[in-house]
Amino acid sequence: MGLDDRKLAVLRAIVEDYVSTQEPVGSKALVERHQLGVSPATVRNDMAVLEEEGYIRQPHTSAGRVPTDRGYRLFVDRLSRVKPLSPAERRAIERFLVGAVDLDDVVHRTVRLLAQLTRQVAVVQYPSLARSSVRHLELVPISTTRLMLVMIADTGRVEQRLVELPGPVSADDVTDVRRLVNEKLAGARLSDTPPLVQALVEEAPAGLRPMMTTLATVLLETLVERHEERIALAGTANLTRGGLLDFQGSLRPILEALEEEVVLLKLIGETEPSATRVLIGDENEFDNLRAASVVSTGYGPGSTIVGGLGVLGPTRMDYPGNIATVRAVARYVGELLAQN
Amino acid sequence: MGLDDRKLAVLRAIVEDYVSTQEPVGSKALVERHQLGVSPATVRNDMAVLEEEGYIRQPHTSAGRVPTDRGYRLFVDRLSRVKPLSPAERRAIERFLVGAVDLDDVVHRTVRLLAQLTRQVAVVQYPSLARSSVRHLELVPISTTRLMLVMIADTGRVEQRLVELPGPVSADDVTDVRRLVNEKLAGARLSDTPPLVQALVEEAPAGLRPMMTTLATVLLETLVERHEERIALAGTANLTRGGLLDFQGSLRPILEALEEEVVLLKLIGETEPSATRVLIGDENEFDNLRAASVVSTGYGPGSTIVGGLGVLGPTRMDYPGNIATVRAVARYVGELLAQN
DNA sequence: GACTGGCACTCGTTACAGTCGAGTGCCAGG
DNA sequence: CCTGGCACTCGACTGTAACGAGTGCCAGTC
Repeated sequence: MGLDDRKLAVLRAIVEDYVSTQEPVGSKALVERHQLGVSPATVRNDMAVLEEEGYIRQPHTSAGRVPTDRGYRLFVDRLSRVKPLSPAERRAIERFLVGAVDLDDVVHRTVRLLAQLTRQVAVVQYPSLARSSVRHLELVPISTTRLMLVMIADTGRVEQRLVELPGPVSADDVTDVRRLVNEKLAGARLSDTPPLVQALVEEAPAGLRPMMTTLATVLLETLVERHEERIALAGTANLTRGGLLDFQGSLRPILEALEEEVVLLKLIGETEPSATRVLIGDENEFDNLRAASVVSTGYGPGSTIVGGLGVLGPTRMDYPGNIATVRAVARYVGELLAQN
Repeated sequence: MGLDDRKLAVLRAIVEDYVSTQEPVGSKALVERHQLGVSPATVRNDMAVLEEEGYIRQPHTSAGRVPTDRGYRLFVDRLSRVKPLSPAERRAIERFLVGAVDLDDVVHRTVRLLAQLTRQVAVVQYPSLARSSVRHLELVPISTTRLMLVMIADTGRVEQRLVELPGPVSADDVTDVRRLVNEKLAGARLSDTPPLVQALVEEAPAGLRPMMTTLATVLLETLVERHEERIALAGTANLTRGGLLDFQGSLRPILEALEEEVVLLKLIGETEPSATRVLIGDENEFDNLRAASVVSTGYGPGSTIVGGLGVLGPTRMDYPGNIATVRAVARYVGELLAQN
């Protein structure tokens, strides 16, 4: 592992040049564009070592070098500083997010903002229900045998679902059930609700039992089991920048992956290490995305994390810039959520 | 305009062959694959006329012919019968839509189904608020100065919005306002609400006036002015079929257009003529989509129309098949909605 | 021992020429 | 009006050659 400082500098130069020009970079061009203080021949020797170690490779014998996924990894971990945002970018973020009126609105604005700033595909997860608490449950009678169940979470998320009752119920019954349900569930974390819901059914007065049973089923189904997570996406048109050189010529697998919510959630949803996460090329678990990189982080009010957001693009992306932007946007969104 | 029957048959044959093979079709291949009863030379003469009239063209001098947008238009209008769906397709539709539990669920299933059946990009508009009526308005107190306003439309759509009140209100006040608002607005078409909301403010008891004023602002803003329309999209990966031959090599403009809700609404939202609408290539008003065609139709319970749905693909698409599928799906969705 | 200049070599790119063949337009004849 | 025949066009493909960016290696220098 004889990677002295100069070799690392060479790798950094290669990554930077390749990211900006999108062309394999040769030894001569390198010494011209960076002050390395040595001759091309020396650089070539260093390159040979870097290639042997698997950090760069040659697309074909007589071409320049290109970073490998491993090379990008080293670059991200040890050779790059997170770029501070320009004042213009900061202003853009504020201008974009101020005036959001709604959680939906916040999420949509955020995802478009991210796509625009990074010029990549942006993904934002709605605040996860699993990490939210129930603020209020509302039952709205639609007819005598139908209710609309509306759940409002502390994160601002609102989920609703139609409930088909086994038999007709009176307005008073609905009022009673509403009270019981809220007494039991308000304030509880969504992930803690199943036993509480169970208790509700058991403790319900006999007259309300059938209604409560149906309601319990729907509650568990909607809030815990079912899709539960939502995702917003923007900037897919950015995939076509870099004229088909990225993504080895086919957007197909990428577009397919982006249509799968499950995939996106796996990519940006795992927020245990609250730090920014970077997945480069084949570090990714999905074959469809082995030509892509993902920069993601968690966001939430204060220091808690309620969801993830990030960007996806070619492995040849501006990591320092994208990391900075993703972090900054996540912080702003967190502040915005904290205000509610 | 000497387009006798045989020339029309030739045009039809050209369209069909080109759609299925994706290659310019020559006179010899035509007579072999279709029983035209004449020789290639005759077909060539017909082709010359068709080209002169602008229905077909030659990509380059020594190649076969390809339909123009105008040719597709004639084909759609006069030369094609809507293909009846296969039993398998009918079953697929039913299987897919049965079990939908929610309006959201219906829309998502529908859009995926459409994308899958047609192998194109599918677009489904949520039931338009403008064409819906208010079923119920619910006010959920979040704190003493905050309400969650939830509107449930007869189409099943649910919209919510946080309302920041000018001052604290009591639970009784909320109950009163809820009653007043529902008395006035329940059953009204959304498009008729502005004067009613105005009246609400004027008729409100003095004590409730400030709260009602704020509420009125939010109501008008959310339900009438603001984004109001929602769209679901699926199948963008289908754009990559036909390996970049369609769309003259770049998906860029298409993907950009698909990100603009306004554009999509214009495409599938105008449902005045309740019949199926077909927009071919440059008939389309958006430059970005001049290489694409759109097949769309309205849907709704019974004979009313509450929204639009459709598919978008290359001009070289299977029009009869897509028209049939779009219509069938719209009908099934309409039936589904009618059940609520 | 590390760096450098020089040099032979590799191999993709480009240009050019030649062939092939699908497809056409036109014309004379049935 | 249709048909067979024929000359023509022109893109697609193939093969060859020249070019040049970039490399690896080696001998020489500090």
